[in-house]
Amino acid sequence: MPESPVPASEPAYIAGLNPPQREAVLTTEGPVLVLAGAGTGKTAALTARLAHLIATRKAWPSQILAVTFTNKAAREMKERISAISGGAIEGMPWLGTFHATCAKMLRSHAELVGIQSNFTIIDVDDQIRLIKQLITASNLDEKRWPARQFAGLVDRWKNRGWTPADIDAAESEAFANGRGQELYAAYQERLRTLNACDFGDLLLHMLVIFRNHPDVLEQYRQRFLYILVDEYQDTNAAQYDWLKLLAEPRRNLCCVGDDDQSIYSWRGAEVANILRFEKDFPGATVIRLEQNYRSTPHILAAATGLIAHNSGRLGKTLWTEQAQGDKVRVIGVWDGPEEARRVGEDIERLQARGISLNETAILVRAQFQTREFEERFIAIGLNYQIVGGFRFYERAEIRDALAYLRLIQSPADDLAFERIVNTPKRGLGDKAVATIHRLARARGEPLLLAAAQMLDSDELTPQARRSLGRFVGDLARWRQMASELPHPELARIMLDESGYTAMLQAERSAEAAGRLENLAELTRAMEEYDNLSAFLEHVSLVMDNDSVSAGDKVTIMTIHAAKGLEFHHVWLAGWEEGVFPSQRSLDEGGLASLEEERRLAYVAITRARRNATILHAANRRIYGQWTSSIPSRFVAELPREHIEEETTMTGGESLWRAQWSERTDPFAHLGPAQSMRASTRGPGWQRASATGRYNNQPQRIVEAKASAVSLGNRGRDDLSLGQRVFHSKFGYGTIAAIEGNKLEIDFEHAGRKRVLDSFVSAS
DNA sequence: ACGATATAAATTTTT
DNA sequence: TTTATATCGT
Repeated sequence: MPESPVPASEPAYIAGLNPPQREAVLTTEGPVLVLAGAGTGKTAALTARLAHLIATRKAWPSQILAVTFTNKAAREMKERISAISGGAIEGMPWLGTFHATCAKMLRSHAELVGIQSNFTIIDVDDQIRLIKQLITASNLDEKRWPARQFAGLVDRWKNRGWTPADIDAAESEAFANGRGQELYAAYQERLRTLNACDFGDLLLHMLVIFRNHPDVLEQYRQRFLYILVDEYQDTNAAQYDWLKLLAEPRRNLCCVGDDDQSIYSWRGAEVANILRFEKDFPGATVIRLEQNYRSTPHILAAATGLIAHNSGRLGKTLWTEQAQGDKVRVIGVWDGPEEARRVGEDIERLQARGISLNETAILVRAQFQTREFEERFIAIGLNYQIVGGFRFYERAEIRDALAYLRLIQSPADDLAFERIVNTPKRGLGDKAVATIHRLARARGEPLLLAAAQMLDSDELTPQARRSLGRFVGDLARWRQMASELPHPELARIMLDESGYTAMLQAERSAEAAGRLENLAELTRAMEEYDNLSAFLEHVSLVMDNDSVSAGDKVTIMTIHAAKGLEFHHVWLAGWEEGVFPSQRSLDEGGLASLEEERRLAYVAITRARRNATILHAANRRIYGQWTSSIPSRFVAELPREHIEEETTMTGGESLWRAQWSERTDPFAHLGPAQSMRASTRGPGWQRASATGRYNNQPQRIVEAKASAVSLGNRGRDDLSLGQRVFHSKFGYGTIAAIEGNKLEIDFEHAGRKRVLDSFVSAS
């Protein structure tokens, strides 16, 4: 291929890049590994590389395969490519997540693995239910051999690229006394009959096809002149094999990643893939992006010092041209509530200085830690958002609605049928469903078909038969409507006529109102898709949760969720042994897990642009039990010269007393010292007195009491959406959302806030 | 068939 | 503490 002449004036996509970034863009031929440290402009280099390949006519957009892990990353890259080329690049058909890419390929070759091209993609929930049935059918005790565990095992096998035939006796031993392989085979067979795939299958099936059908592989090898992989440190064995097959023999494979940011090994990611890249691809060019554009030197040094405790790294030296800035603060507090209070105060102080809450984030190791902050922020009326947790498409009501739609789309979808046959309740319980199952199995037919045929028999009680008849009739009718009505309209009619809406309305609870709201949102979302099947494909593959909610809000999330993001001010909470590093993780994976936890800590610190504050509490309530804890070893591993320690326990004791001793401690009248020794559940008192220095802060106690009391309250039934209410601090407003005992209220003067229901009164 | 009470378990989660 | 599941009683 002739070298394209370098134009006198550089193209725009190169202009802003530093030397290593340029190298990453211009080294187009052969294997390339780009080691991109946190905040080193990875995405900029990556998109520039794509733009370069296209602009220099080395490849058409359709000849480049670019894979990412998240939909978010894929979307971002698409947008940036489009921006960089001024819209000249109409989009790359093969830019997507591993799973979406494989799904697209698999639709063309499904028959090679025994399924049809209109296969359905099932999610974890369906997967578990299916496995549960298999376990019961195999006469195994479902308690001793939980479906969830087997699902995890199957996932691991698939992540390694193993089909049932690849499971040896030793692996098979991992479940049900050696019946692992047998069950795996049965599971795959069942999926095949259902014409379905789980997430792992998307990759595994394509891998199997590539292995067994050289002609198909060849077709893709010819097509893809260049391959680009983002977050390479997160690839699992199956993805690695898949890539390797596609990359040969041209080997124009560019992998971008950071071994220090590998935090998904428990999902099958193998850091080894990135560590041995040079061995796998001899003559590979390794490029290090080490100039950090995000953080101040102290933050960077703290993170670097910490990660240096890990072994088996490729090694990078991050540097920055930024001004020194503040040291990383390390604060020791008395307990969880005080931790939340400290952070709340910090944030309010910044807010008073005019700093946007959108530039602040609290990062935690595990989801349960978010609650402490949530409660505190509601109490003080600080706007926040919790990222992660429940995803929209994982909510029960959404999945129910989708099951209805799936059943319209493919009447043979047994999983969907099972899910909704008795939702809302139609008097078709276990017994009726079991009967349908029996007939279906005997005839080798889908459940819905068996159910329809059963109407003419007397297998069921007249009552059940009538009910089932109506259900089957409804489905047939909706099915007919599907060809005449727009699909969102169909969904609305189905929800209505099935009685689903009525069921929720009858519930009259705060959650039910939210569920109805969610369903409305779902039908709204459907309008963006041309047809039902396009929509269903979207929800099964692009289940992301990017509720880019507007407004000024503190973000609270897990470190995993924060990967790839950045904030000016970051608080890292719960740096205690057992919490972070997580005890569970240590128990399971030993040293390897400790190193992963440390990488997690590294990721956490490097999210901060200007300020990072690390907190650890001496006492924490975990699963309702008070546990005293010592600071995380990671705190000790931070280089001293870059941190600033502070270990006051201001107000801790008084807060503790306000929340516990007066309310729940039967020995409260004895005074805290004696009462704590008497009851075993309190925080270690001796330590508290050794630390000393308590100052009473009356208002704080009042506030703490108020929130503690209100938390015990159940949701109120005198409040409803749209109602006008009064709040002593924010004045009048209308209820915009109800979530348990938390309300979201549009205040007439204070804007939208989240408050506890006990703080408002109907007006 | 369904609702109520008891018991056990409890990270992280890109698709 | 909360949450999900299992069993029991109606």
